[in-house]
Amino acid sequence: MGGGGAGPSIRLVAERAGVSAGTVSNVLNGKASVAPAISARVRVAVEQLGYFRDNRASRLRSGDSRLAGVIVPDLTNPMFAAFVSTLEQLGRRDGYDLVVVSARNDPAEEVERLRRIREWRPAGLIVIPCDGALAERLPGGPPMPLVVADRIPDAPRFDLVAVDNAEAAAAVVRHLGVQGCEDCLVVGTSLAISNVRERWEGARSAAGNLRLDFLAVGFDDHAPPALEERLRGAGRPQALFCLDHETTLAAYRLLGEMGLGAGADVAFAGFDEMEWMRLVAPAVTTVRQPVEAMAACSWSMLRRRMGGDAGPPQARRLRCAVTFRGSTPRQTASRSREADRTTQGG
Amino acid sequence: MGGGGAGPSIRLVAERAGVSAGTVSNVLNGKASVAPAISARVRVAVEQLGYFRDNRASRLRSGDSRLAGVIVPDLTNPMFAAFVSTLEQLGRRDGYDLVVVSARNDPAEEVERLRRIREWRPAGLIVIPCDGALAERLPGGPPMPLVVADRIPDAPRFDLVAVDNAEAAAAVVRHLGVQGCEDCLVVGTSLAISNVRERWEGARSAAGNLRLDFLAVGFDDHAPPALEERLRGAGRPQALFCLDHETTLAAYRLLGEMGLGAGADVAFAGFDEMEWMRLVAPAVTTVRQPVEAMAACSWSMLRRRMGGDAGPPQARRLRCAVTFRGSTPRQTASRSREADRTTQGG
DNA sequence: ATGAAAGCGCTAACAT
DNA sequence: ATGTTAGCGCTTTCAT
Repeated sequence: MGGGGAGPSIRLVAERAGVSAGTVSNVLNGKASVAPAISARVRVAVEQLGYFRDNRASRLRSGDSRLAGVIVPDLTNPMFAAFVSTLEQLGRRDGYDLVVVSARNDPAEEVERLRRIREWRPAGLIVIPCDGALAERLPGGPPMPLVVADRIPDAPRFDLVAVDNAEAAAAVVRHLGVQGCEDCLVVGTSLAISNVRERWEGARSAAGNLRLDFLAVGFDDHAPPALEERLRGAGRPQALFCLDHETTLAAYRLLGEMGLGAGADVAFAGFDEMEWMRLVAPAVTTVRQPVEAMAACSWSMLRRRMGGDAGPPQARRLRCAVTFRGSTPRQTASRSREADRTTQGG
Repeated sequence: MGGGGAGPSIRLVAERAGVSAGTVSNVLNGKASVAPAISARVRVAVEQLGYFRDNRASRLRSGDSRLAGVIVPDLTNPMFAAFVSTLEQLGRRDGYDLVVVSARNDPAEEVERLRRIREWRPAGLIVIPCDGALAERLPGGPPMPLVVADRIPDAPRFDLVAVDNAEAAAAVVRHLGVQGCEDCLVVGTSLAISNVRERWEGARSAAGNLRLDFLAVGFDDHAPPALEERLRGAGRPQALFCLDHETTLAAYRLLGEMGLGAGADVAFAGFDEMEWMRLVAPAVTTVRQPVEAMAACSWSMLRRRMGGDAGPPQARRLRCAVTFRGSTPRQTASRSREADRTTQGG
């Protein structure tokens, strides 16, 4: 099973087939034409010896990297897992090996990972950064094709693929207004993350008569006391709008622990659609991000860069889908069970 | 940003520092003692030129792989994502780079991935196989350290880490019996997967007076008509027990679509604890697999093998935790809200 | 303690 | 169409 460090070398194959190493290489890579008889002999030798190429030598010598690095903040976030999974498929289709790593939400680890990946000499990089300070984390050296996805770095000098955060958040807030909400508490992990920032700004821009307030709750998967306090007693807002995956989950759990019904006692909406949001009753109003499309877009941008395109940085914004469900019911009168209504964010 | 395929070579650094390449290597790897003055000169040159090592050349020459491969059936399965994430942390701690790939539940792709990974000459492999036929998929060649996790291959000649599937399933079934259930439909994706097989056998062994029936539903995330039919009308079983993540999700969704209440109309239990199972009401009785422990155990076994241990294959079974919740209520009289009760499976 | 030289496995350039 | 030679960037051995 596999080559335990050793494995036969191409020279051994050549010897066995009675040809030169160069010819074996030509047979295996189809680079130059080889006589059918020789080709067959080589293949037999390869088979008999269980030969397989050593990519370290091959790529070193040829200078052709055919390797791309992918770094995400957290592999256990289903959104990022789907992103990676899609990229993997695309990379493979185009003959690229992918090195996938997670920074585990830790900027220090992000730096470390970036340094280590680089030592494999990837032809390009796709990064979902931990936060906006990516530029300071990139190791020095000659520039390399790089696409930043999902989160926007402070320095605007990278190719970028993201979603229309502001528009999607605005759509949710408008909906809350239409449903008769008067005030809404908006929560997110941290405004240091561009997504959260843009969503909060989008929400504010669409507030109208709706009173909005923001609370940062951090990355702990347990909601902080501050949030619990805001939801307790008479001052409780009519609506709760969560701006990211972690927050949505933590806040929903908190509601349950406090005995508050999403929809019944507080209107509830969140970002990042997940399976459970359709399983609970009432189902949860959410913004679905087009993760697969983000991955596809990132990959095609990176491919172009790896192909040598040196134009100015490009930015693409993809559209989210907002699905209104029972957790954001009309505040005044009839709380009739309506079918889901989906709209384009923006 | 990183080294765009090029990057300065160690010889350039040597030249700049006025020393030989070997000395630069010694400074960077701390292998031999170098005079402080020289060492400092080298570091300055490294800094100025933005030099970083080329792992392809380094590992090729030294013969030290320090690379481990990880292949899982599906990265979007949260269990496997957690597995990989833990491994990544452990690998890094021990100075290993990890190549992580997904087979996307496709045996053909599994073969492909195994072949490609091997060309990077990893020192070892951790595999969660698509199915039992792993032995046939491993590329030929000299044997390499290999740990199989979670799913048991038909051929029993590998190091193995798995959970106590039978005991955990038996605990659930016993609980259903105690709760007064008379018949239970057991569903799983496929008996071709060892976990499902072992769980089904564990369930049967603990059935007692409980009538059990098995239905395979495949990998589609939508439940098949056969299941819907079994749940419709008078012949509906009192309990539904799902043997894996995919099935649990699909079946729960189906119940909702059919207007059946888990717990109220059918007792419901599943495998693979997920966040939503505590968010729905009533909460879902589930078996929690110790994923992080599986990853840790896999890594330590692989490390030992990579360290040269050539003993006979070892098998480790880790214990699951079964949590009884409201979805499996007493069938006869009082359906009182009890607090969660957790037990050790086995 | 340092330099010089060899060579890991492979592919590319050139020669035949 | 095939063999020969050189060298990718690095580490290691052997001199010194």
